[in-house]
Amino acid sequence: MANAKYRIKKRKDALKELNGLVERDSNLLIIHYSCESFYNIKDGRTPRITSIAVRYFNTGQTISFSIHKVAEKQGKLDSIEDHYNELEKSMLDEFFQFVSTHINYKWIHWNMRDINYGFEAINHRYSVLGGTPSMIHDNNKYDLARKMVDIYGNYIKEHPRFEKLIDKNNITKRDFLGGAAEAEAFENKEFVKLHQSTLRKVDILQSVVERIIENNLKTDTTLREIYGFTPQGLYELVKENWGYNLFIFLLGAILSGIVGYIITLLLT
DNA sequence: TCTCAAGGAATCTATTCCAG
DNA sequence: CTGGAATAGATTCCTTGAGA
Repeated sequence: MANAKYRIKKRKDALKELNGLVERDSNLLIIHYSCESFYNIKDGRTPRITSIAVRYFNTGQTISFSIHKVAEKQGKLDSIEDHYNELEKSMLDEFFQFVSTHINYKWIHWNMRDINYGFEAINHRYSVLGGTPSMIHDNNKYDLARKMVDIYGNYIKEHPRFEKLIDKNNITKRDFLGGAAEAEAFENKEFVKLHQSTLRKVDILQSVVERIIENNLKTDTTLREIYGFTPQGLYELVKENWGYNLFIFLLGAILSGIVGYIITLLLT
């Protein structure tokens, strides 16, 4: 375990960064997406993107892109599986059109970090289908799952963490599907379910962010694990949780009490 | 001044983790 | 179920200090 000082610094940095994002929330987006299962693809191609949801942090308005929505527009709802490639391509066309007009926004995401699952995967998929992806600069991406480790350490002991975190915080799970269930929904062509699950997740991500900012997110890490049992840790603990002013006030009250007591002793 | 022990630091390896 | 990255655990290495 790295030393306490370093951990406190990481926590502070991550919180500061997140606060900064939320302060400029007119420029802030939350993104999540669903795709086919990562394994179990027979012909070696990368998993299809099935739906993407993007939520404006300040207004809560959510834009979404999904295969079945595109199919509906093009009148192909009953023959989706015959047109996967072109439908997926049209959906990504719409998505990247959106990206190019929001290239300077900040994007909060959950573990979308590599070619397996993440921005890289979406870009790759679009290239495969013949598109040219607009790249979001890495500086504009904020991986909430990773930053939460900086802030809380091992914030949930049980797995899957995302789902357990939701349970622990009593955030509503209507329409929510676990990862395996989402992949299964795609197999069964339950695109609407899939889409709603993605929408719900983006919703949940916003709640989580807000709770972190308000310092009332419930996690499995104890105060001691977060701050460590060191003078600086205790100082941060008091400062963040009960307010520095209250601490100083109480300290003053105790000291004046002691002084008063000594004076009465001397006078009697 | 040399040797050896102890402990902190650095490096190497094993395990966990995460999205659908 | 994947795959790589990050973390935790294990091991080695190096420095420092004390004693002969």
